[in-house]
Amino acid sequence: MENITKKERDCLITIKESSNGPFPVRLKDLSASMNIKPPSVLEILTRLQEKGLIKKDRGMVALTDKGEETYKRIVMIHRTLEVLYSRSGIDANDACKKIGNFDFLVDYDDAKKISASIGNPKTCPHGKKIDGS
Amino acid sequence: MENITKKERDCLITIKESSNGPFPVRLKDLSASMNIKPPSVLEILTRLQEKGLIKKDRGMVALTDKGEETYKRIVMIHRTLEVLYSRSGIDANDACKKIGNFDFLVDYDDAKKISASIGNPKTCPHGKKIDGS
DNA sequence: ATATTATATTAGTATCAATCTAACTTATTT
DNA sequence: AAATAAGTTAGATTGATACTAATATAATAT
Repeated sequence: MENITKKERDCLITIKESSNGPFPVRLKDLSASMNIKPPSVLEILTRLQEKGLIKKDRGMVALTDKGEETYKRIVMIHRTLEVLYSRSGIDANDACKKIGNFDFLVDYDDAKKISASIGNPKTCPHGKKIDGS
Repeated sequence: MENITKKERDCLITIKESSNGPFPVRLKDLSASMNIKPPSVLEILTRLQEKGLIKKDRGMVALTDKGEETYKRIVMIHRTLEVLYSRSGIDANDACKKIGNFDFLVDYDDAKKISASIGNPKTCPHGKKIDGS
């Protein structure tokens, strides 16, 4: 697993989260969602592509298998930490924001062990599924 | 609390940990400990100084009060997470290395809440004190 | 106190990440 | 085909991290 940066992480997640449903994600959508200008998005996309995490097809951006896997892992880590935070009395929305600053730096296997030690929670505090694959 | 980078974090910790006892830390010591050349250390030191975390006196480097506070917080966060990792079955030395990659991004108050939720552990897996001030 | 040696600093360069504007190209849609 | 929208290239900037080579400043030994 290659290292990614915070912005690459955000971009990966935005791509995935924007492509629920039949609408393909385009550069300008990412630009709008991420609040950065198209050339800046393109720059991030280029690095993501070099890392084999996304692919482009006539302006449409999608995750590769590897990108999907990376996405899934980040989300699993993120939600597991959300549970941990939440159970410690930290507000779920606060937790979400803060955890996003470092979830991509946390080791997946470590997150799995932490998850196991807190009883393999099935959902995050917002009720979203935690995939324990 | 200002944001710091990983290298600034490492430098801060190296300064503190090298200045146990009567020997002041010098640029060349940091250069040796951190495995980076003196001008590169100086660069990091300059930023730390701009952030008010260190001060220099004829080649001697020391933490300011603010730097001490930042150091203490990072260490508290670090050790609390080490306990968490350790209790999840992760090897203490592995944990230490990995946690160092993101401990400086974790909110101190959140760490305090997490600490409380796991019983305010008094020591890290290596036996070092966790300061709960 | 001077010469030597060690240390610190400056100057200049490089890379990577993140960002922008302006210009240009390629699609899409009238 | 003309107009509009979207994507891309080019060029610049900033911040962080590094380096080498040169210079300046201390510290030490003679």
